[in-house]
Amino acid sequence: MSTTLSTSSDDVVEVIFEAILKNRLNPGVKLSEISLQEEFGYSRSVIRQGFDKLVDSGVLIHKKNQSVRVACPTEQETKQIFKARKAIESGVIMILVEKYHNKQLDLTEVDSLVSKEKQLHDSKELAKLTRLSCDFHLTLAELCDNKYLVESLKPLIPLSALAASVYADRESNFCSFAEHQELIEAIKSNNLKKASDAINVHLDHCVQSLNFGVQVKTKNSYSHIFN
Amino acid sequence: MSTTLSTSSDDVVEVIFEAILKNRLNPGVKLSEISLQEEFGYSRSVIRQGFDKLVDSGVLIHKKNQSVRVACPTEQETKQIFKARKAIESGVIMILVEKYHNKQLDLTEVDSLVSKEKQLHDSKELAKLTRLSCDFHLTLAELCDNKYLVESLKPLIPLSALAASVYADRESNFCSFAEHQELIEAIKSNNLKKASDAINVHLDHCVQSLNFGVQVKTKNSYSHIFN
DNA sequence: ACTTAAAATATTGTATACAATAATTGTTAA
DNA sequence: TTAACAATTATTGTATACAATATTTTAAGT
Repeated sequence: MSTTLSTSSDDVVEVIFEAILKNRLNPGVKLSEISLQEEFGYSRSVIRQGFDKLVDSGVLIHKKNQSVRVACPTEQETKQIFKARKAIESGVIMILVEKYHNKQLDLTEVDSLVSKEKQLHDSKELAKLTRLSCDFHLTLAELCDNKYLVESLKPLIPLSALAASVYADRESNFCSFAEHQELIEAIKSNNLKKASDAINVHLDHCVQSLNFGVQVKTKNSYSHIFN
Repeated sequence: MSTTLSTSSDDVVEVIFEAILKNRLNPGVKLSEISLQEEFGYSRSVIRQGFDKLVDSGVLIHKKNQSVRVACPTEQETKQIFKARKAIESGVIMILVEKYHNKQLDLTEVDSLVSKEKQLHDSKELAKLTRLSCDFHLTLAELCDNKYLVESLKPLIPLSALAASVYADRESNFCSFAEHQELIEAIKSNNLKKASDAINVHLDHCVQSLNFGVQVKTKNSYSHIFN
């Protein structure tokens, strides 16, 4: 929520958050406080504070007396995550349609995001594409000027990325930039119903593109993850 | 999110959460780690962990090198809080309508909550009533069987209670039990549109009942707050 | 009496220490 | 070789110590 001045532990949060979105930290990976102490240069208590925040948002899992692990959403959890996203992001879209209608919304930032997505898609840079499609959804929430809505959505984005890294056969068709473009067009057309349908269909497609039959694989080291 | 086993610091969170819902902890009140150490019997580090979680959810405010304070939502923040709630709770109601239609939803718990609300309203026990109306909204979210949705809504409930304690002239008409009853009836009538309208209207009424012209008052001690 | 500045006190930010628990390794026996 | 158990090591949970910062009190000067 950070009405707080940003503190050292937020660096930890940010770096781990980023590492997940960039697909460097895979689901199930163990993160020990002591090991990361060296990596970051902060003391264990600061690392732990960062961990605690990420545990609270569900991105890391923490069982008593065990090291925290990167979350590994089950099929059921993944479906819950996207159901929650549909609720929140429908609200986001409603607000944006109203704002656009009242000429209070500048969409140039998301427009350029979508065209970057298209570029990366064409040049098959799938890793960067995942990162950008996360940004797309977060940016829409931020355009609402409602920090509570943003904070509600925020943890669900890395969780979605983790789900994708487990269950998506190929990332390319997981979170389609074409549908992002359609969504923006719907907002610009001042058509609430159309925009609302677009976000719901898009998020449904995300889940439908996943293959829940795969075996979950786990890694254990994290030497070259954080840069 | 507590996929975590519950730890000592969760007690701190729970007690402060409760104190806010019971209107014992008022907006702006300062909470020092050392003082609460005695109150709880935990060490400062545990207290702090609890504080950190509450800060993260926006219920406590923390500026660097200063004691945390109970949040005191501004007019703008209050409106944002309820806009976010409309988004999330609309989603909740959608899910519940579907569940009810598929005979997968047991509403006896909320039914009895609402009748308790009616009792307290009739006997003018307004403090307890506030507490129950918070429970009503949280219980609806919990009935969705979606922990992510619950966690999204959770911090917004004490924040709403805080806003009410600042801006509500009388709590009685702030979060009307009659509208709760109508909402449940709408769900039972299998009418999505009606239920969806009911929750949006209800939350709008909450905000409309507030008087943002009041002066904010602050207290400083917390001796008899936590029991 | 009021304002300002300085000293004293209290509180937070972070690091570290130590006990409790988990994970790993090594050893022995079948 | 493998399985079971013991000993060792590593890691977490919590308390505490110390420095840095904020708050309060005291004192002096106008």
